[in-house]
Amino acid sequence: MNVSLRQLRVFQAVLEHGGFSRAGAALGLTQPAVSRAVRELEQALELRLFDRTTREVVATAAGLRLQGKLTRVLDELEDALQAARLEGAQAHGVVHVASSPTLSASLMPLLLARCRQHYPQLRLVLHDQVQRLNIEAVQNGLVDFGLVVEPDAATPLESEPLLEDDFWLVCRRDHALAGQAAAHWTQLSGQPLVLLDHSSGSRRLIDGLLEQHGVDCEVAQQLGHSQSVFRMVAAGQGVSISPGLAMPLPAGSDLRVLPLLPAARRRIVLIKRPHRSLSPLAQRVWRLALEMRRELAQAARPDAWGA
Amino acid sequence: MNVSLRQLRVFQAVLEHGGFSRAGAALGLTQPAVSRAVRELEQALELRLFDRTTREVVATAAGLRLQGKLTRVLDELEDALQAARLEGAQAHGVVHVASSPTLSASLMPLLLARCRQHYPQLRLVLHDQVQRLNIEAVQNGLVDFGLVVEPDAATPLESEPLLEDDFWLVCRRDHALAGQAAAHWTQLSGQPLVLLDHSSGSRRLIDGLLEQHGVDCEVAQQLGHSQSVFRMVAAGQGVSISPGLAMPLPAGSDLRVLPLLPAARRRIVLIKRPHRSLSPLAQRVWRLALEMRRELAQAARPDAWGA
DNA sequence: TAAAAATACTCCATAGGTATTTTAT
DNA sequence: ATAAAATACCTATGGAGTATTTTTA
Repeated sequence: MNVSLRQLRVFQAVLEHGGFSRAGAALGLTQPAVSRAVRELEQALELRLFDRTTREVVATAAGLRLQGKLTRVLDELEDALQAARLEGAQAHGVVHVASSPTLSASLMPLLLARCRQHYPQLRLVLHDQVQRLNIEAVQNGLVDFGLVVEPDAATPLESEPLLEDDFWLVCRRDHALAGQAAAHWTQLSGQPLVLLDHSSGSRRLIDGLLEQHGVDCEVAQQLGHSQSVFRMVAAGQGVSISPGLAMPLPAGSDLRVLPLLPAARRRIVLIKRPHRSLSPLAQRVWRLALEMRRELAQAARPDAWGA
Repeated sequence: MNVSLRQLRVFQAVLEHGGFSRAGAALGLTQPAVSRAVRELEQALELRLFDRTTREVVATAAGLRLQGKLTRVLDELEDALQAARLEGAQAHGVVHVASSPTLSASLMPLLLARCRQHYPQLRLVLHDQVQRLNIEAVQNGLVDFGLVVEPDAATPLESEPLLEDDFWLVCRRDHALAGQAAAHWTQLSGQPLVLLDHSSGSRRLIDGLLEQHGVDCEVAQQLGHSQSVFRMVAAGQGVSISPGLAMPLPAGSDLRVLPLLPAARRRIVLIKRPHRSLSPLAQRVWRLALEMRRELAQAARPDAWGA
């Protein structure tokens, strides 16, 4: 059964226009091309479809019967393909993005705003939850993609770096280190620390950095949210190490932020299921985020906005 | 929209078999061919249909949606084409044949019997009517084809000779000419004739022959049916000129049949609309009639069956 | 490391075009 | 005589094959 869509479309055009030359003109083909297509179709079906003289082309009974069924089916086929094609082009629908709390507060508002500008028809649903749940949501396909702290390399995910976010020292203005332009990691030894707990993706990195620099100190408090951490520091419970994106500090709190040396940072990445393509719509949002890289990086610079 | 059926079938096969190699095997294609077909389809739709690793091929959401619509539509298309194809091959249905009275009585029974043998599923409807109506029925497409005395060459019809049917002289056994082995046309001069009327296709020919041979005689009687003619001859109303196919003579009638010299004959032909194809079924009957030529010719030889 | 898809290339079949012939009105 | 389809022939594109490379579990 070697019938092609091309042949069927030619067949229809001949019926519609009542002639091979006219049908050809309508299709952008020459008369011999039409002639051949019809002949091939007739041979494939072992059935004469047209009775043709040089003056007129008349469909046979069989041709008319075929035409009846064909128009409907071919129209449906066109619709199905058109629907598929539009799916790739259309700009409305829903995209689900998982994002860690700090990022939901700092980066996502920027992305959402931009998204609204570019794709007003697109609804972006934010899944604001902790690192582990974000990763699971991505892996299970519950969300289109995630915006998280770079996970362990062993995690089966595909990730795309978005920006780097430095760690800063946060302390009270009356703290011993507050006067310095910058603080060295070793200077943290002996200082009571107030940190985010392990539900945060950064905590793992901070633990690693402290160990790496041989810092010997105790975690006096650990909390789920950065703002709580800052309050604790303001209340004199110790100093904190915080990524830039977790700022700004609570208004009116008497805290200082200083660079840590040597500089250390976490990577913020977009993640998605490995070897799974994003929906066309999700792709747009993903790309939009990447295009915003420079702009987003600004949000991670407390020194730039003078805190 | 340059999508081919081929590509869609490949797409379906990949979904069904869950792999390019397997799909290829099922379709009788190689893996690279499948790979290419899928890629082409994806490019045509500007849409990713499969997420593929070397270990597994998974349809994307868009792919699955397309699949849903496609299976139904493609099945319908196959059905439509299959129905068309079968139409050319199937052996049941109705064929309408117009036939002149003499032929309905002589040739058609033979054709009908043979038809029943070869195509028991086929119903052959006989339209037994006079020449003019037969021709009109064919021209108007009321019947598939006709079996008639060869009409005037100017008649817009396509005809195929089937057999030739000699004219014979029919007279009473006690008639002056009855003793001869054959009769010459000129010997008919002065004889009262009993002939078929002009509703018969042969009458025109007989008139022509009489004039051609300069026969000077009167038509004593003209009738619509051959059997009536023979009765008239038996009743002594005159002699008759009759084609072989109009025989046999009525049983028990004391008539003789002798050849006319020089031999004259009418041609029995199959006729159909010019430049119109026969339905596949009608074609079979038409061809069957042509295959029976020799056999049918026997029915036109009263000498052979010794009347 | 093995199994499967992607890629590179080569070849042939098919589709389309131009030029010409045939045919019906 | 004209208009349209059929035919012949040529070219270019595309589809399929083999061989090879890449990739992931």
